[in-house]
Amino acid sequence: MQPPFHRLVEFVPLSAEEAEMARGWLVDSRRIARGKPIRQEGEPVKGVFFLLDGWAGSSLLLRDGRRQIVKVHLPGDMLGFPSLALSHAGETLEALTDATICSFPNAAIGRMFRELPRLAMALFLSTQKERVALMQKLSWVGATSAMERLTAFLLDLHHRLQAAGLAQAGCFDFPITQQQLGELLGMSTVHINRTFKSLDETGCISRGRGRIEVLDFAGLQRLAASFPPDFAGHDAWARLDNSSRF
Amino acid sequence: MQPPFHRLVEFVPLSAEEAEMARGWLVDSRRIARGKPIRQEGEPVKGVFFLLDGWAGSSLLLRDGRRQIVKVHLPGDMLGFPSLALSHAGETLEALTDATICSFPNAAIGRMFRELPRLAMALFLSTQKERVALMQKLSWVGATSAMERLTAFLLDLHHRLQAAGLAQAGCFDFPITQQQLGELLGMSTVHINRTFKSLDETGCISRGRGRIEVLDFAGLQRLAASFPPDFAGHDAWARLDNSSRF
DNA sequence: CGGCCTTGTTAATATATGTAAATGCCGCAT
DNA sequence: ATGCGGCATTTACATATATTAACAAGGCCG
Repeated sequence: MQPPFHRLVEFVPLSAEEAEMARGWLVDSRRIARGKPIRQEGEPVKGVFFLLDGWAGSSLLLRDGRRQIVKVHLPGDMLGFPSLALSHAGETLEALTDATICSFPNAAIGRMFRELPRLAMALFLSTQKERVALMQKLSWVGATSAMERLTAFLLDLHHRLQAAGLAQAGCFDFPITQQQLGELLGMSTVHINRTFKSLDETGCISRGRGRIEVLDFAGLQRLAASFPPDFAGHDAWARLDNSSRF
Repeated sequence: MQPPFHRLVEFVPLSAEEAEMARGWLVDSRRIARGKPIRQEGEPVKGVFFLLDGWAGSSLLLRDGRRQIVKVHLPGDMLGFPSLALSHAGETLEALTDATICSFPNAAIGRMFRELPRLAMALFLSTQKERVALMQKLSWVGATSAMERLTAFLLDLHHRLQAAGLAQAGCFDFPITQQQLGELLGMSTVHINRTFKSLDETGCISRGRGRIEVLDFAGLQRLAASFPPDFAGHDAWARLDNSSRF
């Protein structure tokens, strides 16, 4: 099976040596059961993770016991990078479905920066893109209605699943509970339910046990009024590599 | 005057060569008047910026014309990194006060990755730390009350101003309007005003034209129930550099 | 088969926050 | 001094969303 490297090669194609090294990282994969933690907030940071299969979530604990899911990770995503700058993890990584991950120790990252600058830079750009995604999400959550948030999330999800080859004809698995969806979008489960139901009634989507089908794409996009434009930067590498003038 | 490099040397001390190069970047600084854009959303990405003096903001436009301020930048911050992965800027950079910045073209970043891996890594870690900050902010906005958001913002701001040497004895400049504060915290100006007033009445802080003084630190922290722990990782560099085992 | 647990659904009520509009304050330019 | 514009402050009112509770549907396990 082809490892899901689409997030890595998005910015720069891997050389033979780089591909070799990347494949080497995948040797010891680990299986995590749905709902189990991969790394808890506050634990020492020993490295990062690569999600080979399944869905995972990054979440933060609030003092009152609730938590906020900050990001849903799909196969091919790198997990835990933000905490690399901290002594103890600032986020909890958790398997949202049964998942398989492999680990990537601190030292390997240092080595990559020293020996494979092209790869380091691809990774760097990939994490910057994550930062953009985070900024966009912050802008929904802060300033839009429940319906917009939900539809924007579904559109984004579909987009990313498609990039990972996990959605066909607007149809994809949707294995998370409404409770988790509430923690992700910052609203109560009851209101998630109301909103989901009324979205269903618009006819734009249809839900079946653990799956979602998008029926009316344009309609969805109209509902997600604040869905951000996509300035995908597949040329980013070239811009940084060449000596373009400022 | 000493350039504000505290955000750069936080993770790794600069070698002579690196310090030399860093100083070279600062040659042509530009002055931006309060309220003026540094770079607008949608413009081509020619590089990043270094904020030498003043406050700046990163914001996203929503389709309905409102905007969400995603981050307030203080002297020493690097601006525009997230958009590096995009062809066109995904964020608007704007001077919140009169500010002075200098530019840092794409090519210089590429060169840095190839020639100064230590510096590249320090920068990388710094942007990961920003990502943590973004995640934390997302968790406030999504799941906490107006009072918590406001106090958490003030605490974080004070913390960062202190790191930049811009706050003494809990006293610091506060040059942004309540309108901007609302766009930052995702609430209406009226509610900002209400909340600010009632925070004032608790006696934890006192406001005077354009300045804020924190009177009761512990009280503030109690109000900001969700203020996250600080897992500052000044040892991050060492962890990545040495061959620590996973 | 029957119970238990998770998940989804719906209703009734409470409340935090938004919206609209008016007022006052202060600095600044004429 | 006068008026004007940006900003802070209030008031009154509207509403989206939270909270609590109860119940239904399905999966798992004895």
